[in-house]
Amino acid sequence: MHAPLLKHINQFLLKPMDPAEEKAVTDRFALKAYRKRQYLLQAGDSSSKNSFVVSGCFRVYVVDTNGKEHNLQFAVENGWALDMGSLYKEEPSEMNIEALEDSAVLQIERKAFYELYDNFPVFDRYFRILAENAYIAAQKRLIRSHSFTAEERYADFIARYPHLVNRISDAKIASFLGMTPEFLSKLRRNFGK
Amino acid sequence: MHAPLLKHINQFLLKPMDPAEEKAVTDRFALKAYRKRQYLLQAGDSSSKNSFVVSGCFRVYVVDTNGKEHNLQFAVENGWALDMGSLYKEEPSEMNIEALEDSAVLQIERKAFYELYDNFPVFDRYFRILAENAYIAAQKRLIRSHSFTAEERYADFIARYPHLVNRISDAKIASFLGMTPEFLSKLRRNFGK
DNA sequence: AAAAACCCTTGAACCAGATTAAGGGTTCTG
DNA sequence: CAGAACCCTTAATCTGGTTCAAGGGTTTTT
Repeated sequence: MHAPLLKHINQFLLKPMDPAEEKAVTDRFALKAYRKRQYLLQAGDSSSKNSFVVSGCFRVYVVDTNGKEHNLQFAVENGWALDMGSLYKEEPSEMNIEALEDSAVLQIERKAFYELYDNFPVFDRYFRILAENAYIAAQKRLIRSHSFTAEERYADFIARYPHLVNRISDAKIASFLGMTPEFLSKLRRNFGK
Repeated sequence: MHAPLLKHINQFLLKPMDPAEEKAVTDRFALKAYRKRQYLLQAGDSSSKNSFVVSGCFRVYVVDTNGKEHNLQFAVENGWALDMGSLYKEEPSEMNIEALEDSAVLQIERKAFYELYDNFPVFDRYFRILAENAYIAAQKRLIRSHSFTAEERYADFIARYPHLVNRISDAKIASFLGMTPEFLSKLRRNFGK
């Protein structure tokens, strides 16, 4: 049941986890199901969970002061769905996390999560590498948002995430890319499919 | 000489470093000076250094396919100046890092940097927390760039980095915020100073 | 002390992308 | 199987921000 998570962690480590470390994981992560449209986290609540997606798909989004939604991230199989700021800082979340499909996650509570860090240095290593990769990706996304046109960002999205293009609605992709759905529709008309 | 770095690391740890860990740092980080306008890293070179800024100021920027510069980050006292992607992935850097003032940094080579990780778990912890904070900040910046107007982004910058406003030229701040210097000038005319 | 290099400003013309509004198709759900 | 809830498209209008071009001030270098 925990195989995908163990595998994912080991892929980022030079030396795979030993049995005690793997047990620490399997003891603390529990499988939980979410139905399509169900919320894993709602803005205002304090996020005390970290969730590894086993199957399905979530979107992470914020609502701005004009009531507009902005999709920050899509989390699919073998990705993490969380509001990192809220999980670590123990503040009410500004983000919403909604299941876009029926989904299954392996979930851990903040307290148990801190136990992992305090007893097994290997998790500092794994989550360091993950956070570094996430930061590098976020930097690149910011560069694209400052230097690419809407059309270039859409073409880049298709090239980068071909498996998401037919899985997530265009309106949600438009929001992720920082443009209106109407404008994305116009782009699609001009640039074949 | 290494005091600011040791202090910075300890501030992010629950338990301060022990003498062996502190020695591991002081043995591996060397002080290096940069003159104003000197480059710490140029795009195309492979970045093999990580630099902790002791005094002075750097900008991290990329040049897009139209030849336009985009400032990604300013690194001042007690901050890090590096291209994380290039340092870890050992690929030629896409980023430039230029001293905006005469500056001093504590610098470590990639090889010695990996020795820290391999011998002292505390550095996985410290850089995990750093990377997580950087990622959280990058996410928030992306949200602002999608939901704020240019004027709101400038007001937010002043509130967030008052110490940088009179230290860095407006043209460089405009690039950091994703707008032209002409437009920032227009904003400043309307919104007092 | 002149030359060179920045740096900020102003204004006119322009444009990428937003807004508003409307219509039609498809897929959920009770 | 009917209504509700999405989802995508099209077109007209509008606007925040860019581009281009020019001028003047201040700092740095020689």
